[in-house]
Amino acid sequence: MLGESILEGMNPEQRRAVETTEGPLLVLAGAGSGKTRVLVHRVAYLIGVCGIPAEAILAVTFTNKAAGEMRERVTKLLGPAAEGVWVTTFHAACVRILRREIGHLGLSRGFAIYDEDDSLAQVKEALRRHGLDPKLNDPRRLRWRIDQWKNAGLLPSEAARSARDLDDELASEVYATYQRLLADANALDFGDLILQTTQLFERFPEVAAHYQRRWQYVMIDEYQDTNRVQYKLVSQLAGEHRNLCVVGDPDQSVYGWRGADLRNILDFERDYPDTAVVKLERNYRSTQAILEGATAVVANNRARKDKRMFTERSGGEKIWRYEASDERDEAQFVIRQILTAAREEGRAYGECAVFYRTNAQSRPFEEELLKYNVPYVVVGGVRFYERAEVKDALAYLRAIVNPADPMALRRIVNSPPRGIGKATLERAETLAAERGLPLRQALALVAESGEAGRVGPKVGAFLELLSLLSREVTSLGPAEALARILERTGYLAHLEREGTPEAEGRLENLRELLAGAEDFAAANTSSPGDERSPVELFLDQVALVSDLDAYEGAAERVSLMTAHTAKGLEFPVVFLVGMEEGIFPHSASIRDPAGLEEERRLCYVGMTRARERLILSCARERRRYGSHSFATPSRFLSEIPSSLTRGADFEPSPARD
DNA sequence: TGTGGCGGCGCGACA
DNA sequence: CGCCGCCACA
Repeated sequence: MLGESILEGMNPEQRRAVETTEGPLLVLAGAGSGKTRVLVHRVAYLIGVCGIPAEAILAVTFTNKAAGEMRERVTKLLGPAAEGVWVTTFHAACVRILRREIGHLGLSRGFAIYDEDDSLAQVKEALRRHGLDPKLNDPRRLRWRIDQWKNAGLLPSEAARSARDLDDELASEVYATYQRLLADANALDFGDLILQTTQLFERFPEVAAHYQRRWQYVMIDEYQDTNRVQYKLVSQLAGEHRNLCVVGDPDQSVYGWRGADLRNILDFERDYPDTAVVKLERNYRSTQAILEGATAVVANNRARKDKRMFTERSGGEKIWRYEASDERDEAQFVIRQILTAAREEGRAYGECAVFYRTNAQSRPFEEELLKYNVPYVVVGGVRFYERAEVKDALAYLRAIVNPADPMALRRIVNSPPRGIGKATLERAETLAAERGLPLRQALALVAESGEAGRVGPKVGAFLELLSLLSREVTSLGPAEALARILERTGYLAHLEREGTPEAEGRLENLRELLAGAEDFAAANTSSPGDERSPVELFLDQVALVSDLDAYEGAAERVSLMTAHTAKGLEFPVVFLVGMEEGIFPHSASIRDPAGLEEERRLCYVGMTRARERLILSCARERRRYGSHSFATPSRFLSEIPSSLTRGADFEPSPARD
């Protein structure tokens, strides 16, 4: 009965993917083939039909948004029976495990999670400790290299052993120092969340055994985007029961730069020789021309598993093409098409999306949309939680929760300005490094010592304010805590005094932060058995949340985002803009064959987001870095058979089906 | 110590 | 072009 309703309306392949519950299973799911549906129904089938307890199931995705959607749909199918199943991201799963188990690795449970900026600052500090000049050794490059090692699952010692040139040797030494600084700060970066979890499982088999026993059924979404260390983690988790289902599409692998490794799919069939393979090749999303055009582009890749996508949505419009004179003309064309579609076809703005290769390309579109008063949303770019004022406010919470972390302290020590400048901070830093003290204690020494002159009392007052806040705030929810902090520190007053439009914008962002904290508290009433405070849970959430997660697709606004961000979404009308050599494919990948193939897959991803109408545009001339340059139409455009395309005119569009 | 001006450089995508 | 970091000056 329940089984019938769970399997209802599924095609034979989808059905097979749902019903094959035991043993390793590889689902090759093309774009728009109903992959999420299969995952959701598979979870429901396991619980509702096979009688597997919800706690024994783990489903992992890459974004919180995807996890949230999946959780919602499972709950809709099963009701309360779905409670206890873990549907989460790699990073959130690891944080939850590490918050319980990190003691084994010598850190404490209140560890901080560093974002890219924090991490970069620690790399700079590591360089300083090595006496290296940051101008000669680009910190960003080093951070990148360390991240690559982490994605590959290599610790500093292993990185040092694998180093084949002087650059890597030096980088591995910086890596070692960087890790020591993080440990001293009781902090982990993004890469560590995964890497340290695999370390935990490797070094403490009894801990690994606990989680292996718990999760009898493991599912991994977007498997083509996993990197080596995630592969290792998955093996560790599913090693005992081997009921491992991975779902992916090699043609949509677009995170090579993040360490994603297509070998994971090949190795999967090698490591689990009894793997069942299911191919989902029927596309339910796009019209024929769109699907054929996208397939024709990706077919130019050499490193590729053969796959034949098909759709029954024959007919529909051809793919539109437009060659603009420059980026302004391109943006005007796009807005004109959106306005026409709204006026003449009754389309909502929310049905339209603009995808570009790089975030910097959003500007002309934003300007035109503003000019014509068309509501829009830019998804991605500078994350909300990375804005300076938001990070400042959160840093107070972090400094209270994790007193060992110098990063939070550095941020807040002089914001709002309280007369503790660079010189004072440097004196404390040096003291901390020399004596092996936490920065906070070094600051206390500075406050006590008379030699510091008049700054001593100021530092003392700051530390006192901090401990006062700790006492006041620990029992409060995140919103009340933040409000109290912004008040007591004079942060709000300082911004209000400025009175500039920029300051007003910052105040607005802080109000948004408070609203977000309230929403969080409302949605996360403390569950019994969770010994972490609401403030701590809130900090985890903001460390792991992305711009996309908060994005509401249904809103009556045009969506602007990169092709990467668009992955997993779909829209009736899609504009893929800036289709020029050097932009898409990007100049950094153009000479490297593997890089070029990844660009092509990204193009495939962008095109297959469209349900009914796909418009590709390029500009003959474009301003970059403030100067003009001529552009050639992207090679990807010429890879679409001309029988599938038409140059865009401005007549009313043909009838739709 | 805080601020404002200037010069240099970057824009590749992300949890 | 726009942002960040550095330096001169109040």
